[in-house]
Amino acid sequence: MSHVRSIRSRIHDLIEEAWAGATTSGALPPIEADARPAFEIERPANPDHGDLAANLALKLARPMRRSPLQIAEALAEAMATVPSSMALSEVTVAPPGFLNMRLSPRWLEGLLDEARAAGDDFGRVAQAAPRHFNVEFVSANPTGPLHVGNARGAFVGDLLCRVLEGAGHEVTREYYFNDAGLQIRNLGASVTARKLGEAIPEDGYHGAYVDDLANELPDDVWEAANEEGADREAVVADWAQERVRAGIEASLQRLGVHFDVWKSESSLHDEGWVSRSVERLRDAGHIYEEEGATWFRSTAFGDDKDRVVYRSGGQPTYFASDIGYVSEKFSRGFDKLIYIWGADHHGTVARVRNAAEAMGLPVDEVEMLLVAWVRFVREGVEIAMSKRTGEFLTLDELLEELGVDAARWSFASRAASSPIDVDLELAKKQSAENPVYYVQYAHARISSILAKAAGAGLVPAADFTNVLHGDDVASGLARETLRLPEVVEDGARDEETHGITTYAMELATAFHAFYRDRRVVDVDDPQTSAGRLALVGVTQAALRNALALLGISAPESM
RNA sequence: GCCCCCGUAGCUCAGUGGACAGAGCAGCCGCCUUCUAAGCGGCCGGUCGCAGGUUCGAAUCCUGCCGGGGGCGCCA
Repeated sequence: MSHVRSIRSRIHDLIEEAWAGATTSGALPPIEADARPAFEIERPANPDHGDLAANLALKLARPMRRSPLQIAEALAEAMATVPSSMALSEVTVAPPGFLNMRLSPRWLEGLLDEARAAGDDFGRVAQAAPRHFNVEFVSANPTGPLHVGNARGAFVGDLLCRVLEGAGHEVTREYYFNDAGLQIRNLGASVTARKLGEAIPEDGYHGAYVDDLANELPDDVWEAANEEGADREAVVADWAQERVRAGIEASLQRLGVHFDVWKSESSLHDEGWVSRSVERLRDAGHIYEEEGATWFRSTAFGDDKDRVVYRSGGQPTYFASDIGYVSEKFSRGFDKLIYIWGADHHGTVARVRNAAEAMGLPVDEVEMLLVAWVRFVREGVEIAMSKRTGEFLTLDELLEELGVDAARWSFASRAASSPIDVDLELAKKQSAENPVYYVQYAHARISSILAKAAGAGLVPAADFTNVLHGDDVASGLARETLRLPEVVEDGARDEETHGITTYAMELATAFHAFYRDRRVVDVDDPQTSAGRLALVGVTQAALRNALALLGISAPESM
């Protein structure tokens, strides 16, 4: 696999080198290692400030007790002397102490060569220390089909996994489902009642899918359920639960989301993870008995109150399973666990992390990412989301209305922590105007150009020498195209994906501008055509790879 | 009452320590005999919830307040 390092990290190295050089030569005073500030390299909004700007001099002003402008001058001078300085065509100092840089077209041409050679791997980032992540998401109980409320977690989780993989990490996608609790039993009771033509119990499930399950219940299961001594509702529940789970898996498949591991709560009990983990807590002195129940002293780790692990009847709580689960996950060798939960679970974050800490597990590697609520509204009226009343919009229905690409885009382009409102009538109307098509269109347009060129016997240049030389428009497109690795780095660092949608939009805009200003296919000028064909080829790969990170298709024609 | 999240343009959302605050949609005005007009150009639009503070620099960090949502079970 061949990666292309981000421009930002290369320039960062260049400036570090210049800093070291300026220190050695005495142009800048040495500072203590622990006073060394971190500094940023950014893309200035104002083009007059160059292609890149660094704020190192501003950061050094305090520890060096010198004016930032002086420091910036010294750094700029030192930058001219380091071997990699050929990357920059210009370095200027701007108040209050920014280093503004322009990238040399020649250097960018070399990067384009690398990017083309990387192909589908362009945009993937080499990871010095790759980690193995366990990302657990959706994890809805198999008591009914997935509804739109589950959609955001499914997309956010999958998108996060794709970005982590793009940044060089290994990821296991995991779905945890409760097959041991009261809710499953209620599902069994509901289906049984329907099968018998009786009224569904008050706390049962009422959706139309319950009728479907009753109708589909195989005769042999029903017979087994009715055998002497059999727990009829439990037998029906076992069958129904698996049936619903398989339906959930199929729905997720339609979203382009697949899971590596389906983990059941009962397996944690069967394999002894729950009891062993509670014993581990007890050995560490964090378990006590009171009022007949068994408690975890969560308050010792800053929680509001202690938490029950075994009820006074002896049954384990859901929290007990969480404790067993976190140990079980680490036993599989993951470096980091990410739980993607709905915002309504924030109250359980502390207790699970506290239990991990109490068991001596690396609590800093246990992260809960809370996904904000989505309110679905139709014509101004909120759609109730209750599995119990059976009034909900399913995930499949949402996809029917929106389409996978548009749905993925709409969730990818917003921070997971932001609560959002989706008016379905509006969403349907806007799906035709969705920015996702703008990006796909740029990709398809390039396909069309490449096909046209091939038909005219034009071939892309073998290398990028002089392709950008003297052409600001081409250089602009190249800079934008070569920004992808940076965007992936940011996404993995922030565990967010909306940077990628923003980038995809900006790259599409840059391409459309190039299309307007530069003719690619020109049989009268095969040399120029060859260069531009090579350039838009890399741009197309960047678009395709960015869309792939989002799980969105890159059509050849529209 | 305590805890968490959110408050940026008419709408939906980016920007979370850097240089005059951005995009999409909506609205208005232009551009197809030329590689896909699902495109391009232009205009309109914001006391970044409010008030203090920290900083060379604050939409961004801190404190308080206002508004919206969520959570505080021997449910899951």
